[in-house]
Amino acid sequence: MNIGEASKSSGVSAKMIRYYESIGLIPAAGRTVAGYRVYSMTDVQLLRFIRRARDLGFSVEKIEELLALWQDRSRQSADVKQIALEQIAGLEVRIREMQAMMDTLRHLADACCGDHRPDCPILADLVNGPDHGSGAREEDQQSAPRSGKAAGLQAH
Amino acid sequence: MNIGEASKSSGVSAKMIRYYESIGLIPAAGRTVAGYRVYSMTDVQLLRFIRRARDLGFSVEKIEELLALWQDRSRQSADVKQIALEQIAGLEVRIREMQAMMDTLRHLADACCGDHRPDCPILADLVNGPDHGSGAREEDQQSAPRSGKAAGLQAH
DNA sequence: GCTTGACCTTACCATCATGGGAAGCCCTAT
DNA sequence: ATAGGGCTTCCCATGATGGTAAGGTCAAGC
Repeated sequence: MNIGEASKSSGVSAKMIRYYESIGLIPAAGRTVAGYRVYSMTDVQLLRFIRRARDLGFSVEKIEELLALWQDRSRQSADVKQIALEQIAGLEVRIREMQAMMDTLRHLADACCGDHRPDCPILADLVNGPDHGSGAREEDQQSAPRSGKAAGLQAH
Repeated sequence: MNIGEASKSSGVSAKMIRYYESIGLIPAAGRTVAGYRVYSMTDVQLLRFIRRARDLGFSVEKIEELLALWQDRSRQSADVKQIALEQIAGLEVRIREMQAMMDTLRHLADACCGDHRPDCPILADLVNGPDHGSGAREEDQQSAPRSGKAAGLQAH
């Protein structure tokens, strides 16, 4: 199997397959005399594993751990479960951060009449800070993590 | 005010202030004869605006739009509101994606007894795919976005 | 046999916002 | 004068991914 076919049947782009090889996440593929990478169904299975783990939000680093456990016959399922629980916890944190942003934005958007006039509580909040808001919107927020560094949250 | 002071009173790191200047998000600061950047309270206000917008998850690109509106006296609040609503929509999408991951992970973790034995439904799912799962966990998921490319979701 | 087009190879660059560090200049206090 | 801290610019790294360019390879059709 060439890399293109392996890509199609694993759902991992050829680019990423080469990348995973370069960082040592997967073993270096065999080569034809012409230098083409060659893949077996076993390799495709490995790639699918990685693909699914990525779909669950695991970082490549965590996937390395998962792969090591997968290939370790004497693994303890508790170790796998712990990685999963950590992943859940990380997702929870980021969801909560984004939820807090969304709540704030919703309050602001609700307070903005959104017409032709220039007056806008959204801009007012950005200029003066949340503590000078239009009155509401501080009682119903318990402890939004506005301090310290905000988590990076741009889509990319 | 030197950059250090401006940084402290705005909450934006000196590094980022220079970066924002380099990409044209903020105007180039004045300089002392020695080449030190000089900031006024007006500049600090601008930096605080940016800082708060970042805390709400806005990308630098969106902040550029917000700043343009802020400085446009004939702006329409509807334009600001639209940007906020887009931001909310984007956050919603990403939250839903992460929520779907979390739900799947929770199902898997619940099914994993997490003891010393190697048998693990989490690994089994990663190997065989969700369609060969241990029975449950497909009826109560309507249409998790497993197809196409997963959104990048690693913390950084 | 030769051409064409699809596929593969490596190598480099870009993303996005941020931090780290080095080399060197400047200012202030002792 | 010297020490220490702040400032400057420049380069590099992150994480996972895509894009592109220059060149080699393979298979099918003429």
